[in-house]
Amino acid sequence: MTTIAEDSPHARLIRKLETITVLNRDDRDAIAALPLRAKSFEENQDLVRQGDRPSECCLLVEGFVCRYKVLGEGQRQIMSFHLPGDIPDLQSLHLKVMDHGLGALTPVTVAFIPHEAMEEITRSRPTIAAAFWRDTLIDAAVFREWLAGVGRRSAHQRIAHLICELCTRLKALGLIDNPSFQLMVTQAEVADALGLSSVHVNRVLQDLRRDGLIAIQGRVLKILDWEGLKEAGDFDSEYLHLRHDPS
Amino acid sequence: MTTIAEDSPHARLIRKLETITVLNRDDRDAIAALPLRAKSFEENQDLVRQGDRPSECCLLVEGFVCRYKVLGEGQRQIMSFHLPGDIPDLQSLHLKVMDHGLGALTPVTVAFIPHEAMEEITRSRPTIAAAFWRDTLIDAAVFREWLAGVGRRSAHQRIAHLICELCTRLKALGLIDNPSFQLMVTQAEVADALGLSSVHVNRVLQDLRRDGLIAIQGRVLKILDWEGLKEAGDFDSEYLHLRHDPS
DNA sequence: CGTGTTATTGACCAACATCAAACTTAGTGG
DNA sequence: CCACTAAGTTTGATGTTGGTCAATAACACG
Repeated sequence: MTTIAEDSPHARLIRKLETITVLNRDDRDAIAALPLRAKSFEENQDLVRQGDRPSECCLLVEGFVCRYKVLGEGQRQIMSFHLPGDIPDLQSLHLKVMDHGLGALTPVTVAFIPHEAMEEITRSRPTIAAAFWRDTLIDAAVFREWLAGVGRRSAHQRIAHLICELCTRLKALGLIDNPSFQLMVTQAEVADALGLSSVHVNRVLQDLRRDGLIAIQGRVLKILDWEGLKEAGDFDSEYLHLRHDPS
Repeated sequence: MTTIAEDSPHARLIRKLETITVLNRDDRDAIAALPLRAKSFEENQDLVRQGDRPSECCLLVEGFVCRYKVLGEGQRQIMSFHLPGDIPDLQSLHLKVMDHGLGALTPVTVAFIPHEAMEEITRSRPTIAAAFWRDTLIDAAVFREWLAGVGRRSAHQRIAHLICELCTRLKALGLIDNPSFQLMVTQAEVADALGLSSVHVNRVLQDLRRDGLIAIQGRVLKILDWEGLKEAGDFDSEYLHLRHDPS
């Protein structure tokens, strides 16, 4: 069995996959043997651009990234946020042309994994192939939930929902334990994720503070009333299909 | 080689998969050997309900279905429309609990395929496994496009975009050849898909008619100006990841 | 024909957008 | 350590898209 550091790229990926599936020792060893090419990006850089035809997948090791599209009139829609351990362009294994970009929300380090290595591991280890497929299916489930939110929920609900989602996912990865976390996104980015204007996001956040649901001190968001926030956001973590609900 | 009728369930599935991938004769034979259990549903019936734990996948043979969620306050969000040949709950192979329902938009016939048979075919035929994975990835790409639309596009753009999408997918399947098709959805359903009210959908459809982009005669929608409609909807079929763009 | 569903219209309204300016905060360099 | 700067946040005033409600018209089907 290979020994790997707690916060190594391989360990990140294993930890992420173990939030959604069960791996045995051989699976973990196979992942630990995956060849990686590390790279850093600055805030606001693109890891991958719309239209690219990547030959590698990028495993997020440190920092946060988002998927986004830029539409005809220059408006941006963010379609998901990704945390360490995620492979946000896993779909590029089977969809050759990127239909969206991946942007760094913070300074970021990623590990690129050649497509051939990914294909090889899915061939040799069916459990891992299933885990990867499942991961992309969960991505899709999150898109559906966001779609429902943007389509049918109020601005207050959407924002509360997003905070609940991020907190739940961070907890599942063991990146936070108490219900407060470093906000990695600006209000403008929240707006682009939720189909709102940044002005309105600002006002709603103030409402949520006034209602005693959250507090914001500097860059840190603290959830004061988890149950209240869940209720305000109509949040139910089922769509994340986690192995254990961390709340 | 097995011979199968043009409009048999197996043929539908093969035709659908061939819009997004390449199959060889062995692949087609393997699909043609899949065990099926046919069933009919009436309009508005649920094929699968949110919370279900299906043990079969349902292959749509005839008619149209949608995925949808019902949110806290009883509002409905439709997340996709599905055409013959689609397996709209393919994700249930790896996500055991349905996080949304599947509803019949018209009278429908489906063919249920046991999960074991699906697992067996993915084990024995990697090409088909890849095709299935790719299909779910394209579903996800469509969710992303819809998310971008609902988040950032105007009502006019969203409606024009949806019409373009449906027409493109119907053409890809060879279900229509000219740019007019039987509208399988009510205006209320379009509204629930696009995050609008049915009143507003009605008004926008009238605008599109006034602008000479479409015509509606009874249940049939005819596209009068494909280029104009594409432009009005900011439509680019790339996100559908079709093998051949049928437009 | 009647009956239920769908489409259409009008009047009115609310949520959220836009614009523009001021204020904070966190870095940066002297 | 402090001024300077750029990014992000906050505020106010005003505008617009699209929602709601309610009534009527058009179909479709038995």
